[in-house]
Amino acid sequence: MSANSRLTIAAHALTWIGLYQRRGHEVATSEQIATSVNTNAVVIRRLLGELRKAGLAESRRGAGAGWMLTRDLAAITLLDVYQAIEAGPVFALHRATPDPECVVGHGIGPALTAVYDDVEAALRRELAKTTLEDVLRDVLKAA
Amino acid sequence: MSANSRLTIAAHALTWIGLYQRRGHEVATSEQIATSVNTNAVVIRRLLGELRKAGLAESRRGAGAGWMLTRDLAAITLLDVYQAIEAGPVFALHRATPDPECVVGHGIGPALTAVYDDVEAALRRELAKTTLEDVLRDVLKAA
DNA sequence: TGCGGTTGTAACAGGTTCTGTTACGATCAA
DNA sequence: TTGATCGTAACAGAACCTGTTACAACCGCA
Repeated sequence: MSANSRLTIAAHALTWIGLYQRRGHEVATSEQIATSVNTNAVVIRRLLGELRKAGLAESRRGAGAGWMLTRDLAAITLLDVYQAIEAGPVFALHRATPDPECVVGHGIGPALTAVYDDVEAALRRELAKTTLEDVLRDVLKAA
Repeated sequence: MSANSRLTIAAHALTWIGLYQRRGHEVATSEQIATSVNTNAVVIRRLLGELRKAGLAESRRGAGAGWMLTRDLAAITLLDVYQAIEAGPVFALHRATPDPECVVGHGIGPALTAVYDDVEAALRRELAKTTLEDVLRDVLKAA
């Protein structure tokens, strides 16, 4: 399975904004966040754009512009972030339709779909257990 | 997340072999399996090769060659298959190391790793619940 | 002993996704 | 008006999966 780091970057960015705001700043720029994440600012803006669509962040343009959270870190779970970045399913069915004349080819799709749905549900339940507040607490504890 | 269909194809192949053997045949060829899966026989051989390494299948060469299961469908869980195909982690950390001078950049990796490990564990628990016998039962029920 | 069917594996092309980068218009406080 | 920043398009490169061709290795059987 090809693992991407979108959830990691998104969680990192939101946590960074949260901590920055907690220290008295109003907005965080994509450039600042990109420095912490060690990537390009456009990558951050693209990702935060998706998080904004999901209602987790908002942005200001113009001078003194930047990014803010729409709610406290304690009110954002990793599941919220996961759903915001619209990650595709963990497992996919066949790329090409299997032989419908074959019993197995005909029935395997629905059979596996049921299992995959349960797996996704378990994954979501697990992600929902952790808030960004929890993440930040771990981060500060490690420092 | 980019979803691949390796688990689907592997489960399909093993289930097909299992049913074929249950119907009295000794070995199944990659060509037959590929027809049911609707793909190229080499794709099947490659995947079954990994399953053989994991001890789930074995093959014969020469004339009258083909593939067999090493144990009953009821003794193979989807977790066994998942581990056999050596799927990478569902979530990855940063591609480039985040800024170690930043509190968040420094501590976010370990914090998220702990969560990701729990997620993987939940995924494995879920996959372990289903055997290929269960899958075959569903398949035959749908027919 | 030779034939024919099958596996084992390398090699390559094409598709998809993610990531990084550059570029530039849009926006807005000062 | 200026300057900082967002918003977004466009493109290149990496990584992975899939499909395909090609061919050597293997071995039961005539």
